[in-house]
Amino acid sequence: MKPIETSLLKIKESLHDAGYKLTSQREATMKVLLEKESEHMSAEEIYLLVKKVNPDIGLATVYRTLEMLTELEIVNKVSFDDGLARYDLKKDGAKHFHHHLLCTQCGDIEEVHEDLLEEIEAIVESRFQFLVKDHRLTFHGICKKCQDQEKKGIQ
Amino acid sequence: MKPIETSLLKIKESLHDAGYKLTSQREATMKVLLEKESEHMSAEEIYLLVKKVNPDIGLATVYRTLEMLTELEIVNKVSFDDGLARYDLKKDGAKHFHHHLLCTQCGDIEEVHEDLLEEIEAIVESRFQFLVKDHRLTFHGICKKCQDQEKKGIQ
DNA sequence: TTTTCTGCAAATTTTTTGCACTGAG
DNA sequence: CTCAGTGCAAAAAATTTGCAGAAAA
Repeated sequence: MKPIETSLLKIKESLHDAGYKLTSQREATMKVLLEKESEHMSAEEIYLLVKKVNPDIGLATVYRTLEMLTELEIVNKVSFDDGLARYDLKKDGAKHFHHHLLCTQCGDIEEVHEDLLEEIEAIVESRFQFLVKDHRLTFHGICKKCQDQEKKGIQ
Repeated sequence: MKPIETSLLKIKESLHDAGYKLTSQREATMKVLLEKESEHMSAEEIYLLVKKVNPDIGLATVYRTLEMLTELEIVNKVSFDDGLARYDLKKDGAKHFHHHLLCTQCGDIEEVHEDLLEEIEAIVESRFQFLVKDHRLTFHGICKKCQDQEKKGIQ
């Protein structure tokens, strides 16, 4: 079975376990999220893609589906300080949310799947008595591509 | 001289150096930000506080001032995924932005001023060829106070 | 005196909500 | 059948913009 199919089945099971009904709109939205993993789409962008498969879906339904998936911790809601929410699928089996590299020049976002924060979490837990459940880490900077282009420009 | 006064003078100097005019509205906004350091206020909240001192100020001016201060890297715009921007003063002399502990139970936000990320930044720079300029790190979890309250509830 | 800045109101953008109808279980 | 879920349009919330007048430099 294709990996997307497997993930979709798991997600459907979570919906069912939580007492949610499986509608065609929800299934179409989940498929789009699985197919466009790592795209950091806004609700509007997701809506436009789902509309191609299911033209009658309303934007409000997409918002409601994303809210539900966030509650079930299947997706993570993130904001890169540009004034709108983006939705990012939690990778299968990942204990925590992954990190992001945001290029402040071209706007591109790369993902970092190594955890890397375990040591820091331990420090925070002991020093602040704060029980860590998840994290959001984004580095702002210049990506490889933009660095190379800058070099070209100088020469 | 009081530390706030010193910081205010430095900020005024930055404005001047960047060619911005010093208006009473901007000064009042900067003072509020300095007095309520560590409050993670939204534009609306800042506006209401500035209004107490300068009742004629408009919300748009506060937005414009915050945008300017963000551009000058005097404040950092952050979002805690609750759908509105918050503004956080960059601490004097801090090389990078500080971190946050967001309690998902009571909504309280604590600040962490240790950098802690230098090692991880080095990894990211070498492994992804990404030139790190700044970062945003927020831990989601349960604060000390809420943990204690839960314990009480169980007993 | 020259520009930038401001307040106000209107416009935009993003997200949420009410409600009658539909469809999954 | 029954109640959760949906589409639509309207409302709400957050932010931006246009413009004429005000005030720094």
